Formats: sequence, C-alpha cells, structure tokens
Amino acid sequence: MRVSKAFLPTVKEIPADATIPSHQLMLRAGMMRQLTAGVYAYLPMMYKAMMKAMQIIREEMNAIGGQEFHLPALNPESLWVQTGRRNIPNFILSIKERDLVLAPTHEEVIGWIASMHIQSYKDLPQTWYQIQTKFRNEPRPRSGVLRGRQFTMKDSYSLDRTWEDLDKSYDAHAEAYRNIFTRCGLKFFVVGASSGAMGGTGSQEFMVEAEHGEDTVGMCDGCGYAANMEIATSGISPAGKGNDKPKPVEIQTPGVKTIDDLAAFLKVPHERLAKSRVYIQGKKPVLVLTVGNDQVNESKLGAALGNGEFHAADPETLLRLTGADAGSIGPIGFNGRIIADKRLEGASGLISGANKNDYHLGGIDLLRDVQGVEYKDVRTIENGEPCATCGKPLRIANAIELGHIFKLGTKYSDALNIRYLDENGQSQVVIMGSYGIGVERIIACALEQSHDANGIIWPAALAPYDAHVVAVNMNNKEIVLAANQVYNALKAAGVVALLDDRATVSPGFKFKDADLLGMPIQVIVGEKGLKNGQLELKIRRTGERIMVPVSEAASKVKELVSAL
RNA sequence: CGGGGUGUAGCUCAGCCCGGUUAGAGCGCUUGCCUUGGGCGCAAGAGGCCGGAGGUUCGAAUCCUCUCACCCCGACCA
Repeated sequence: MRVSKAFLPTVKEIPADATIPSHQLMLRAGMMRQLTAGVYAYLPMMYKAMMKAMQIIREEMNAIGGQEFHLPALNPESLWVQTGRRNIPNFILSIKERDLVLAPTHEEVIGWIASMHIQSYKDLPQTWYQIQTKFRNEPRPRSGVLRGRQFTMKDSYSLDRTWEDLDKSYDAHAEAYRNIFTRCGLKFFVVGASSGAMGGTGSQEFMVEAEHGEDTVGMCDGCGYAANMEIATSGISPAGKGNDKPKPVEIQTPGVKTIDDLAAFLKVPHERLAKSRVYIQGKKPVLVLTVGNDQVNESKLGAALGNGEFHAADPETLLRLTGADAGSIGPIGFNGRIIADKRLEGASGLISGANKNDYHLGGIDLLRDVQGVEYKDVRTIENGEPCATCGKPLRIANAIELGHIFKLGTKYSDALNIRYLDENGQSQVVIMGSYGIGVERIIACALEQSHDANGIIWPAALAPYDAHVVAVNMNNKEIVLAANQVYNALKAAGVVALLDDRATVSPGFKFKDADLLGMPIQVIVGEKGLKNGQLELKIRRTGERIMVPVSEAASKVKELVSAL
C-alpha cells in the first residue's frame, strides 16, 4: 500500500477521551474512531491487525476439529426467555421495533441448531465456532476497545456425550488458546475463574498482565498458582484460639467504630476481632463475619449464598435489624443466617460487636456461642499473603481477560432440549462447553504490552504490514526509483509492505509516522545511504539500524521478518 | 444506577466567576513560495447556530431552568 493513497488518519495530539495507552495508540495511529460510547469504527489499519489475529484463531480452531459457522446476531427474544437469560442485568441489547434481541453470545442459537440436528451418539462430538460481532448492554463502556457495547468475538461450542468427553474438548480448547496467544506474541497466563452467570462446573481465563486491565488476579511467582480475585485463595493462617472465657463478656467501647480503633483501644491484634457486615438477600438478612480488616469478597459471597441477588444493608436497616449501628454489630443475638469466613472456623477468644452501640463482646467462641454458623471462604486475598500451595508471597496484579473457557455441562441442553440416543436407544442429554476470545482485546493487549514513547511496536504476527518503506525525499529521482524497486522486490518476496511515497511531507514527519504506526521493520530510502548504493533497515523494537545494498534489501527484510 | 467532570473550528484548548464591538490560539486543512534524515520555515486563506430547548436581560458562549451527549470514579461485568 502506498501511503499517498491510503486512508491513514494519524494524529499527533493525544485525543482527550483516551486514558490508556492502547486506546490512545489506536486513535493516534488511525486505527479506529469512536461512533458512540462503546462502539468504534475500525479503520483499515485496525482491521488488518484484527484479520491477522482472526486468521491465527481460525487455523488453531480448525486444528482441533472446529467447524466455522456464521450465526445470526439478530435473535428472537423468546429463545433467550427459554434459557432464562433474557433478563440478566446489563446483558442483552434489544431492538424496539420487534421482539428481537442482539445476541451477546450464541449458546442459544447453537442449542437451537443442535436440538434439531444432533440426534444420535454418532453425531457427536462436535466443535462449532464462529468469529462475529457481539452486542452487549454494557452499563459503562470504557478503556477504549477493552469494554465495548459492540465487539468481535470468537466463540466456540463443544457438544459431547459424556463429561469425560467434555474434558477432552475443554483441554483441546485450552491447548488451542495457548497456541493462539503464543502465536500472537502475547505474554499470557491462565487463571482459575468464576463461572458467574454462565453456569457450569469449571472455567479458566486467559489473561495478560496489564496495568490498565479491568480484572484483578492473585498469582504466585513461585509455583505458578494464578486465580481471578473472584476466587483466589491464600495460605493465610486461621484466627485460631484466643484468650478463652467461660462465656462472652461485655466490654464498653465508647465511640469505637472501626476495626483499627477497636484494636488500638483494646490493645489486641486484628486476628482477635471478628468484623460483621450485614447483607440482604431477597428480603432476608445475612450476617457475614470476617477476621479483622479482611474484605468481604462479594463474588465469593454470591457463590456461598447461592442464587438470588443480594446487597449490603443500609444504615437504617442495620439499626432496625440489630439495634446497633455499623461498628457495633455482632453475631451473638443476630437473628438470621450467619456466614463466617473460613479463617474463623474453630476460632475462640474473639471480640465482636454486641449489637448495642458502644459495646463489644469479648471471649467469643463461635462454635459454643453462636448456633448454625456456616463457614465459607468469603474473604479477599491481599498482596503478599503466602501462597496456599508453596508458601511464597502472592502478588496481586491487574490483567486483561483475553479468553474464557467454560465447562457448561447441561444448563443449555436442558433448557433447549438438546438430546441424542445412545447405543442402547436411551435418550441422553448433550454435554456442552463454550469458549470465547475477544479479538479486539488481542490487539489492545498487544499494544499495551508493546509500545514506547514514539508509538506502537507491533508483534510481527499481528502487524498490519511487515515492513514500512520510507522514501525520505520524493523529489529525488534516485530515491523514488530505489524506493519503488525495494517495494516491488518486497512484494515479490511475499513481504507485505507500506510505502511512504508522500511528496509533500517532510522526512521528519514520515519518520514519526513510521514509529507511531510501528511496523516491525522500517526500510529507509534516503540520500545518505544511496550515496553508497545502500538502504537503511531499522528494527522498530530495538532501534537497531542495518545498512544493506539496495539489491539485497528485500531478502534481508524477509529474513529479519521471519526471525521476529 | 450513585458521585464527579466536560461539551466553543477536523484535533487539543483559552474565553465563562465578573454579560457588552466582528468569538480566539496552537495543531491540522487549502493556495503560493521554500525546505528535504526526526511532526521544517514564510505568506495568504477557508473553516463556528459556542451540544440542544426554554428563560432572565436593551444585550447571553458567559446568568437561570430543563434536556442530550461524552469522559472519569464507584456499582455492575456471559
């Protein structure tokens, strides 16, 4: 492509709305423009990179036996009612004129096809995938392409006879995903994850560590443990036994509101303090007890509570339910379900609120003094806590979720009646898995991981062009000649090149543009080199410059590109 | 959905408190000249319903009310 003819609207200034590097670079490098919140128009430079990512995905999906579909984005609303997903909050976008919705994922449509045509065990297993635009009712789109209302996703679905076969499909996908992200040049890791509203029995996320990522993970650099904070655990010690008393004793604690105040006032370690938070699930109160300042992890709590929405109780409700304000609430005398964090299992000598303002109770033995306490892991791990597996300190990091694989099980096959007859003529339910990859996120991760002050540094596998030929001065006939020669030679050698042949743009401008656009190899055609019959190759990532004779430039570039 | 912020030229912003000629700058764009190894220089231009509606006023980008859009923090996130 010749830059003089290309639509490539690069900009020098950083657009005001972009706060993270990948977003800024996508706008500055003329890759996309925002149409409305969470919706972007992808321009040629962006789409080229996406196509390269999608091609890698296709190859790896085909390698595990995937068959590519193209399913409708417009779905009948009734199909989503059938699986109970129509009214998941912030999930589905619908259209006003008809009872149709825009598909946020495709379990339903896959299920519809499967329920019609999967009839026999001989029809299984199947792996079906597509790469397609998805729509989602995102309450707050942000971070550029990382969280949009419209985005491109590779979604695949496995249909199996047995749970063992599902494991095979799942593992095949995990392997394919590793290949895909490795080929894309990304440094990624895999974490255990929460299945959330997708349902199912297990899931893992493929993550890229990124300062501006929206997910948080706990990871151990010692043994490789890694988990989304939604489920991450640590080897932190239990609260254990304390200063036991025959029965709880009332302690006057005037004006003491926080755990820190309480620890200081009573001169006791945080481990002796049991903090109470009250949630309302449905209409019922639930008291959640954690050690000291341990934070309640609402994802874990949700899993512990089971189905149903819940929220923290407001101050008036607290007072009505317990007779005290936040800071003086405790398990003894609390009328409702009590969930205590696992760290509190078997603990005694605890101090907690007395459900009376300005009073606490000491010497609490949960087992002895409170009936029916459920012990669940509901705390959020903190940076530096020991790894549960190897004891090394855990690190908490931000990350971008690139892919998510789920063992769905029978949730959708039950709802949509996807069944087959086995060898004995018995009707059996199909076991499903579903697997997603965010295509734009691959690009965003590449940019987050690989850029410098001057612009993008494309991983070779995703680069829209392999090489960027800069004709320093188009008014110089020799340069024009040599630039065209090398451009054609590159094309002949199968190297996809961009040729900056703009006549009205100064050399500095072209160099800045080339660095911003970030193709792996720059081929600089200027008087300096040409005096000696040479061109200059610049490796974008390292800044290394290599002089080569004009006639050898193309083959040298090809060599460099394939080495990247 | 709660909290905060911003809407003025294609982009980045000033002007707004404290109302008063014809609304500004830089970048970008057009034309001419110049320059050609790091967003080059000179000159002349084009470009605006000051997000929208209503109000106050002799007079509104500026004050008031409503509304829309976008951004940020939080909630939420198959």
